[in-house]
Amino acid sequence: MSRQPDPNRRSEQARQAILSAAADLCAEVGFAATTVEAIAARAGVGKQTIYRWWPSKAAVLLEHMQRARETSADFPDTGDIRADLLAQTTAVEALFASHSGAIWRGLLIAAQSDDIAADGVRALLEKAVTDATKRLSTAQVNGELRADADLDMAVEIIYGPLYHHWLLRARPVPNGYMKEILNVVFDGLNPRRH
Amino acid sequence: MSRQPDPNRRSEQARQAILSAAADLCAEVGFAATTVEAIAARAGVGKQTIYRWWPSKAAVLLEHMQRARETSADFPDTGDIRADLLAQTTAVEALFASHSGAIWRGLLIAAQSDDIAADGVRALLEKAVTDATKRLSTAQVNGELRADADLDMAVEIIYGPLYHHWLLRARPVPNGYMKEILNVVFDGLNPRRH
Amino acid sequence: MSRQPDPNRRSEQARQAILSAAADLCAEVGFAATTVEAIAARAGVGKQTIYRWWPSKAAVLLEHMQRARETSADFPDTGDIRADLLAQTTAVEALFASHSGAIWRGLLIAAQSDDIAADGVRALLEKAVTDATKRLSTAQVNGELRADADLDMAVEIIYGPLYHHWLLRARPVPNGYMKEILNVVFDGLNPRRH
Amino acid sequence: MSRQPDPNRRSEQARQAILSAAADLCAEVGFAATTVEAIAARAGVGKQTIYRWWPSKAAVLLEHMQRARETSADFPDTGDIRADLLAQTTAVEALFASHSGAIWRGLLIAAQSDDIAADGVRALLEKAVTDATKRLSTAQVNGELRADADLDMAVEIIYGPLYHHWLLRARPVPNGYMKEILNVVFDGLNPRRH
DNA sequence: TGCTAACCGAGACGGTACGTCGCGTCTTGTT
DNA sequence: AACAAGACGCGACGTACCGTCTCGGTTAGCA
Repeated sequence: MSRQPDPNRRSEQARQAILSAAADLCAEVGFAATTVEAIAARAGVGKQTIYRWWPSKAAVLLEHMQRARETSADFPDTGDIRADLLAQTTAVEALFASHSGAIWRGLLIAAQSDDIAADGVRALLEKAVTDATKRLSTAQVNGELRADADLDMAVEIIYGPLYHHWLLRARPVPNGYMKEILNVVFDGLNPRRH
Repeated sequence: MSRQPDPNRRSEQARQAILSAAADLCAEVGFAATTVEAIAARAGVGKQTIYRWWPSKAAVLLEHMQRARETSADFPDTGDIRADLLAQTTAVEALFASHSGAIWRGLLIAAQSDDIAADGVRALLEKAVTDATKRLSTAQVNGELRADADLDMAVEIIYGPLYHHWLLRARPVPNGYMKEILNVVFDGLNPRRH
Repeated sequence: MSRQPDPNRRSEQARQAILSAAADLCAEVGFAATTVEAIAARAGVGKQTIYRWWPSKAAVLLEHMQRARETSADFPDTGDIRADLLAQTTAVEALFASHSGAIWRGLLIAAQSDDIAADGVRALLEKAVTDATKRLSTAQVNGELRADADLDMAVEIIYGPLYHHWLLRARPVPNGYMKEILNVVFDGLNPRRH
Repeated sequence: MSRQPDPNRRSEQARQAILSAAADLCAEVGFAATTVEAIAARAGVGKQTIYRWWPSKAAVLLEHMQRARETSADFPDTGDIRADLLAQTTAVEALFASHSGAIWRGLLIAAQSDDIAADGVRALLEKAVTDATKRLSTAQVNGELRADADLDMAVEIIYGPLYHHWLLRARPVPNGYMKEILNVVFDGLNPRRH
């Protein structure tokens, strides 16, 4: 039976140093080379201090990601769903291109083999999906979307291409990418009727 | 100066044993636990025989994937683009659910930190994108698609959601998923005009 | 720049287990089969723990030998040089026949290709030579030896035959061997004058 | 059941190349680094050609040593045993300092763990001992040696110091070393009576 | 003179051990 | 008691040689 550490005695300094070191390393040398040993060395911290508070390196990066997420704004609601989606996805694009992008990429990888990472990633992802779904729901009520649209699926149609491009094809997202995607998503690929 | 071995003297038996062992292990214990050591043991082969012909375990699995790909049929062309896309994406769904799905998942992960894997994955992915783009191009010429549609982007709109669902949200793809996605992709999310 | 570990944090338990395992293995399966891997397995220790403190298996066995040497008594000095030499060489005979003999044999081998082993073996050998030389020097002063005898050479005449017999000819040392050798060494091979 | 190769079809060229390569390597990089692969590469020969005719690298070097031995002169017999021993041991000193010395050193090592090498070394060693014993026997009959001297032991007293110095203490044998040794061996360490 | 069996070079093969890296745990003072 | 430091048992890494095996290509002897 493992001992639970006392959060009150926790060193905030060490916590910050670890989170920063992990994030910096992930951005500089990539997720695979961001080992617990390297984080500890860079943070000037004992390995035990990491393992005491986080179950794995993915958990550290996850906390970093969650904090970044918390500070980010809510899903915008100007009344214009396409404008709001464009604003939101543009923010996501910016995140992908930033240091946090490297971390998020690492977490998505870790989630494939690490259950804890998978849970955290799922939570973040579901939160994002839920936020988007809510906004889409409002739009649907307002008649901006087809009434029979499956909104969870709609979210995947909107964000799927972006992930496909950035994560799988490993390409920088070009300017106007999401604008174009949203055009298709809303207007469809069918030839316009006139 | 490193020597590369003579492919003529290569043992086809060992090759097959290695590819099979790697694929089986990946399906049974996952990509992370599919170590070169385990592959060698399972294939009844020396580790050196693996390293002689492949630079990493990802390269082994990549070859397995490439072979699977080669044997798969071309993109269908019945003249009905939506039916063809549905057939093709259904085949992809089946692949994702099969043993090859576990391997492909592992390769997509490996590609994030292993340049060789990244090159191989890119090649497979670009091949798939090109095939789809060609079929879409025919459809576009035939007036089945908007003339101004960016086809590379269209491919991402079609496959992106599937990957988002299967890989990132780690959910089994439900029946009719791609049918629904294709409905949106072609008809758009906008309310229908009567 | 390589880091050397902190001896204060060293596990005495692991140290003893390694030294014992190495000695036992050397006695049981011989020096060649006494691999670092086998020592680690037998000692219930990680290979790294061996490599952390010793540069090679020879160094481990060397330490074992040095410890055995430290606990052994000094060169005897009863005033009778021939009796003292007989006592000392008899002790060496016993060592050769014991487990330590197998280890010492292995070290003499290793010293031929491993510089670290060579240094250690040299040190042990020179210590033994020096001890013997000192005792012989006393005897020389007391008139028990020719005044012009080269004592370092005398030591080799005394111990050389023993090593020749045991190590090179690989024969068990028969009873009374050294007594006979000492007879010749002191009285010479020349016919006795009456 | 293993096939015996036909000695008539043996390539003398390969034989010589292997023997030379092995000897050169042993002299240049030492016995430990003289691997079968290195010998084969240097001799421009397949590994199988070595294994077909010799059971191990030690056997190759043994053959080299045996050939060197055959060409060497017999034990000299001028009627003066001390002069003859000095001549013979001087020749041995020269051998130790030559390339053959490195090989012989390697064989003495190999003999400790390789039964085939041990047999070969034993044979060479016993041959040398027998030769020396015979010469000593003649001297004993002639009254040059004490009648009760054990001649096998006498051989070890003569050669033991030389091996101790060269092999174990790994020191070059200084000029006049054996002359001095022989003085002690014949005259003894006892103070001279006057 | 053409056949065929054996040796040849080359080097791939199944293995064993190497020495290193990072894991996650445990231990030792310090603060 | 949490901390930094880092030693520990462990498992996999990628490499070096081992001794065996399989390939063509020469190279004898026998037909």
